[in-house]
Amino acid sequence: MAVTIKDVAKLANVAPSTVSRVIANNPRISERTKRRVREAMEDLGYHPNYNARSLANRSTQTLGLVMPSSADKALQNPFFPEVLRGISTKAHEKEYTLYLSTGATEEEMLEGVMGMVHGRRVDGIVMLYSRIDDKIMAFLEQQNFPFTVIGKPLVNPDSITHVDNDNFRAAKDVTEHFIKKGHTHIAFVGGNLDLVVTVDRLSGYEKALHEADIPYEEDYVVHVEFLKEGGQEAVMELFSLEKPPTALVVADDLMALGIMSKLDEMGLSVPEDVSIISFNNVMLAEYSSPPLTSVDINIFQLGYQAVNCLLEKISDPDSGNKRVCVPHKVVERWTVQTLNDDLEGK
Amino acid sequence: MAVTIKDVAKLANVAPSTVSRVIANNPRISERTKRRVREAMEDLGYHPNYNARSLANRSTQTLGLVMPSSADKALQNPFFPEVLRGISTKAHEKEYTLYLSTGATEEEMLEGVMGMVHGRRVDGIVMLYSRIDDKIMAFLEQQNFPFTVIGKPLVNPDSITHVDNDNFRAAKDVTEHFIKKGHTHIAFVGGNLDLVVTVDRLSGYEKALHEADIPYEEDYVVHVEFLKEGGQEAVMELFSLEKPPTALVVADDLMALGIMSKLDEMGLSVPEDVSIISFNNVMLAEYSSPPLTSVDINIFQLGYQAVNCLLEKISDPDSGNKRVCVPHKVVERWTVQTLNDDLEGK
DNA sequence: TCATTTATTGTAAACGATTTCTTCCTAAAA
DNA sequence: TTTTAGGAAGAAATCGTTTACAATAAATGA
Repeated sequence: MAVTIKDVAKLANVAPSTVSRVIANNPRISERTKRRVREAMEDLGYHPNYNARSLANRSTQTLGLVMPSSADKALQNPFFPEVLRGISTKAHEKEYTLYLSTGATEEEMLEGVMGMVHGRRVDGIVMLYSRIDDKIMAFLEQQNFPFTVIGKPLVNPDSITHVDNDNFRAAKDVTEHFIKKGHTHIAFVGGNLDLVVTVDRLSGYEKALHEADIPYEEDYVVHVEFLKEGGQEAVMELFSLEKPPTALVVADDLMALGIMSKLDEMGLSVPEDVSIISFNNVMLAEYSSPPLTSVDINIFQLGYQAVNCLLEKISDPDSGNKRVCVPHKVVERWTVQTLNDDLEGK
Repeated sequence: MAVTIKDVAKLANVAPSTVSRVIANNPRISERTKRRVREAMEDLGYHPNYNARSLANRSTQTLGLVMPSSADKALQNPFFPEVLRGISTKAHEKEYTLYLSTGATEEEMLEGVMGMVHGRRVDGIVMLYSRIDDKIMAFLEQQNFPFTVIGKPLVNPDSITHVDNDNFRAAKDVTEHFIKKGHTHIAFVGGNLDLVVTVDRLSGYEKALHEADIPYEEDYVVHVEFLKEGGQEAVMELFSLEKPPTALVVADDLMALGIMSKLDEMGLSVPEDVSIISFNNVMLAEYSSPPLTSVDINIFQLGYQAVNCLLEKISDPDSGNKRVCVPHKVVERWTVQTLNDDLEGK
């Protein structure tokens, strides 16, 4: 079989425990012995067995990732690769590895997570989404297992460490941007309503309208899947209204792409006929035609910070719960039309 | 601490070994005892510890995934999410979980993989790419560790289980498609030349030209990064030629998008001025404007089959090496222009 | 010189399963 | 009645580490 610590010990003429200490670079071992042991390890091509280590240690140096239960769909959105990048970068910095949960339904996902937690397969978990009334989050909380959430937990957000954008603010900014440009018929195309991000953005949108004394129109708010097909449906609904909107706040770049392609089909052009600002600013936004004005929510940082918090939480489980807010920034491109002769107050 | 097999044993008044057998549903245990033990497990909320199990078993029920060393860049391409979906689906079917390697350079990646293998962290590995002269693949081969490759290994492909498209054929098809439409100035925009997929496609392209007696023009072949920026560079090079091409075989949808956006800037339109066929047929292809004619290489299947083969290999290490070929299909959209009055021979 | 540190290494018990032997019954065969 | 076979469960070794607790020898101090 593989070479073990005992083999090394034998060759170096020391006890196994000594070898273990050499690996940990324990200062209580003399330099001379260390050298001898290291040589033996080299000679035999020794590599520690992680399972044995984890077992003895009760720590795995791996982090679990929980995707939305419909990982298949989620993965089609460039958000996830990017957040994965952030996660992976930080994890690698600290020599943690990643463990991907799989499962098609929420039920299966939960089972998987219970496996991770009870089976001590991971030291902590990053939830890549925040959904209202989520069983997995409830489970983790109840188990008091270290975890962080990307997005804002709806219930008691103060008692759960999470990293998020100020989505309320962001949506408000965007809506105000439109208003400043003279738009008054502004629609909101949001994702699934049980994602917290959606409700946050919706409130921001409402607030901006309210402050500008623009009446809130039920018909101008539509919720669809976080995918491109969704965008298409949305367009159908909105542009069959008596008074279709001139501006769209869209929850996701991909959805915006879908919308634009549908708009194109209908003979409407962006931004002449309808202006669009979407969220996420994934690479596509830059290369669509016309390039999308989009809110950069710094997806990479979301992932990076989430791991950062999680590791803190793992090393000190009693540390308080944090809330990290990653700044956003709307990057202007070519999908917004000015309707008034806006003098740019500022 | 957590509840262990011993706790269960005590409560059920049996030996630990009996509990273990109940978990494995060993027929040598009577139904009555089984029931009793199961009840005890239920009562205590017992869950087996994976590390302990792995240690005793020498099997982990997890698969390692190796991304291209520049995972950050790779992840920006929709190819990976999609292949991940395929992998994740099959893995979940067979109750395997996934382990993601991290690392920025090839050196770091290799270290990570060595860790996985020597540390017995995974039962097998899926390589998500196939690069010429890849150290990681060499290592796995030399260690005789179960692994499968997505893409075709350049050296002794017969001795390495892999799943791939017939990229030669696909590129040839595409090029012939152009030729049939009357194009003779056909350029090839490929990815990094040390990816096997690139060389395969390039040969397909060459072959088609050759068979049609169209001279192969050095200047018409350009290699760039598998990303959008790459596409832009390519355009610059190609369209500053004396006789610019009228048709482009592009190795990747994302690159094609970049190319189109650049072309747009330069006042050239697709497909009127230049026709494009790209590879991968990711979702974007459908929603770009105009929608891209693209070769669907069935990315999901690539991942799914790769895991399939890997599991076979794991359960029977001496099973021969397989080559699975996933079929491709060009899906026609709106980026190809007919130049001749092609009577469509068929 | 003898007691007491101090520096270094060894012993053996965890960690939480699996698995190979045994052992103990009970019932059938002789 | 004795022997034997077989079914059911237990004992103990094992997987490869870590680590608490000695143990030893050299060094220090009085």
